Amino acid sequence: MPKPSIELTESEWTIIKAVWDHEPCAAPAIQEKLHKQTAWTYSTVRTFMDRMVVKGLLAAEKVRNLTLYRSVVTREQAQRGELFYALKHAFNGALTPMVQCLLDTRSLSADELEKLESLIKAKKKSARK
Amino acid sequence: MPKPSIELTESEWTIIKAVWDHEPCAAPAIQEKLHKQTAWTYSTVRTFMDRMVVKGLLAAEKVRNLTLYRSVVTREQAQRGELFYALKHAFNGALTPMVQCLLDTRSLSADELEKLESLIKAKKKSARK
DNA sequence: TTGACATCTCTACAAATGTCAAGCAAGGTC
DNA sequence: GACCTTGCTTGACATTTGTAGAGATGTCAA
Repeated sequence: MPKPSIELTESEWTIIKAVWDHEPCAAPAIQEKLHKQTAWTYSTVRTFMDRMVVKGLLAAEKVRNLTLYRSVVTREQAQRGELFYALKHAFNGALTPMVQCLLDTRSLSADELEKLESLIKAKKKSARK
Repeated sequence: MPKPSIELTESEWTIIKAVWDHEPCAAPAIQEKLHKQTAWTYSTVRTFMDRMVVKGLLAAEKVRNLTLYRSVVTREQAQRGELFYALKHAFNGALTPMVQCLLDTRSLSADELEKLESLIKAKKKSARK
């Protein structure tokens, strides 16, 4: 069965995004990559990654003296998890208000609006079938 | 200045939603209201609420032997906070993919799609001005 | 073989979060 | 006045999250 629902902390997002971009990869590479952004030491990064393995977010494989990590959940799964968390808690599962809120808050370019509209049109078409 | 960005834990969401619905209200009422859902004891609810006061999410006022709570952040603020958290972390701030994901995952009724479309149309109109 | 590096392992600790029990205070009741 | 009820206060403890140092170990070059 698919994972029930994936939730990531802020730090975990940071890590997993880096992993997705470099997969498979070792901890030192990730820490170096993130160092500018986060100033985390190797130990910190490593702890996060190992904990994420325990949680089933990453997988680790030993190669010689190196531990290679790769993601177990896809970007899409994680995105969905996050989105549903918001949908469920903040909007009680109601989609329209959520989109409403999105539109209200960010000033979208005409371009973006156009894109959204065509997304919906496409969806309608495929639904109607 | 407005709060920088509001983030709530799952428990905090549970509490604040109950508060919004009953504002102003006392802790015993909230715990009773939530008891079915959560099975939290009075102590637990009370602890959450008091911590939320410290964080500036709720305000407390003493009336006789009763403590009345009310929300400091509005539903809209909290919704926005949650949504932006997702937008920022899961979608790197890109709105279109976020909506895409929404559309892809949930099967929307024709009705909902209709509604979304008109939301966007309205937005376009007001933007064009 | 002896360093010099790169990497790993282990351990620790503080803060935040989730959970609650036990005892205390004040108001109404018989 | 003794008691029950209702709500409050305090303190506690486990778990998760954020953060990291110190020392062990493996690898390769000179």
